[in-house]
Amino acid sequence: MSSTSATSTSFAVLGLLALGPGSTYELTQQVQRSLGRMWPRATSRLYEEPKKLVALGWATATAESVGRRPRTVYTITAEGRAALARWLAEPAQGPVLEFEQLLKLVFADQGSRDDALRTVAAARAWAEQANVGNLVAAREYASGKGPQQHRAAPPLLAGAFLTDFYALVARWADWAAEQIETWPDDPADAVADPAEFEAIARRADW
Amino acid sequence: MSSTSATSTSFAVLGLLALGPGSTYELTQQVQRSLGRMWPRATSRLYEEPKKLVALGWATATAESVGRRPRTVYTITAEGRAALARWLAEPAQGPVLEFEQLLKLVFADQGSRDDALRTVAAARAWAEQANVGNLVAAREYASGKGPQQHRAAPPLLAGAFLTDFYALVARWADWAAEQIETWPDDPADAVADPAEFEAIARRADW
DNA sequence: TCTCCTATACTCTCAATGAGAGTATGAGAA
DNA sequence: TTCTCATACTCTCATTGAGAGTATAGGAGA
Repeated sequence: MSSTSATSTSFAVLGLLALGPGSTYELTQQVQRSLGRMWPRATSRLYEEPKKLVALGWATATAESVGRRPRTVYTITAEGRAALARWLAEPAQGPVLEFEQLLKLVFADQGSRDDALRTVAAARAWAEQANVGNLVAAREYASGKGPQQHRAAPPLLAGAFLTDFYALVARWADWAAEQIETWPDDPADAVADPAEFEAIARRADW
Repeated sequence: MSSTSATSTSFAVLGLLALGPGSTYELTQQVQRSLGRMWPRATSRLYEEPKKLVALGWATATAESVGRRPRTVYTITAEGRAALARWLAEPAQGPVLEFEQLLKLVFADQGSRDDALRTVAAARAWAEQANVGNLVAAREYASGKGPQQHRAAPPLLAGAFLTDFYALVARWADWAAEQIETWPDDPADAVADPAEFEAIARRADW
């Protein structure tokens, strides 16, 4: 019962409750499927959050039951909506990227060329998988099945970013594979192509 | 003295040591400036890692001193290089993105249109800042001042990705601002433009 | 009808981590 | 001479992630 103040995760859960009441299990599913793409959190953490919201008076808990199995449904309160609105008005953090495959590529000169090729291939596969998940989310959105309002504008802003992000990873992986193919057997001897360096520098000029 | 097994952070530090010996302070600076863009870690964590590397026999610690102030310089061992090579051969995790500003935009219908505009403006500003840092890193790289080998090919793979990522955030923020400008005063009434939805769907078709 | 298997619906614990306060000296600028 | 910033760490605490563990519901197939 960590009764400390509300975190961004608390507000993420509160935001989901703003779209309609639900059990923690349903909330965890939403986070896994859609919200987790921009705010990934452990399931165990998500189970704690609604309790905090109730303690803050931002949600109410209703005990239901499916047969003999209990189930707690949470509903946002008026104060909860007000708190959510206040949070939306506060400045937010920019993107934080954690990319282990890219980390390995930085040190690729300490390994084999095949290692590097396998790593970019895995990144390409990741992007394809993420894109498939994205299409599923898009269909849910378009059909109104998802948690969002039917064809509401705000989720589309996130969808656009994620779509382009996955495409970026895929295109970058293809380009990186091409580059690595030109390397000598020992990546430690690989020298950067000045033309590529210039091309990248131009893409940073905006 | 957490003597548990080596994490990706351990290997990140080991990778930096592979480029040359250094004190933990220097390592933390490298992580803050360059590696942190794809593998952000707390400074306190970074101070623990070299000790773990020594315990594993992957690095040696040499006590030096600058005047009366002690300073520990770490050097990678042959076993360290072998361990690093083994790690590079293992599969790595795909990108993990944490983007609070995007999270707020998903729930933008619970706030004001100005909130949303301020949030995308902050994202745009973040991208500009990141791009400036990127140019600094690029100059270091080109001049051979950085930790990397002069004009080695591997770091360029990471540079290319990050450059395009920052540009993506900026371009997306500009587009998002345009979209939000067309919303009514209450974002809850904003309906997605079908043409935009189609455009995004096409960008997901690859 | 009975048996799986999967979905629902949680609780609990432990190790890892982040954040930041705290301490101290060196080096160079004002 | 003093100040400020860089160097070089240690320590602690609350948060978090990861995953094991428990139990019922519901539908598919034998």
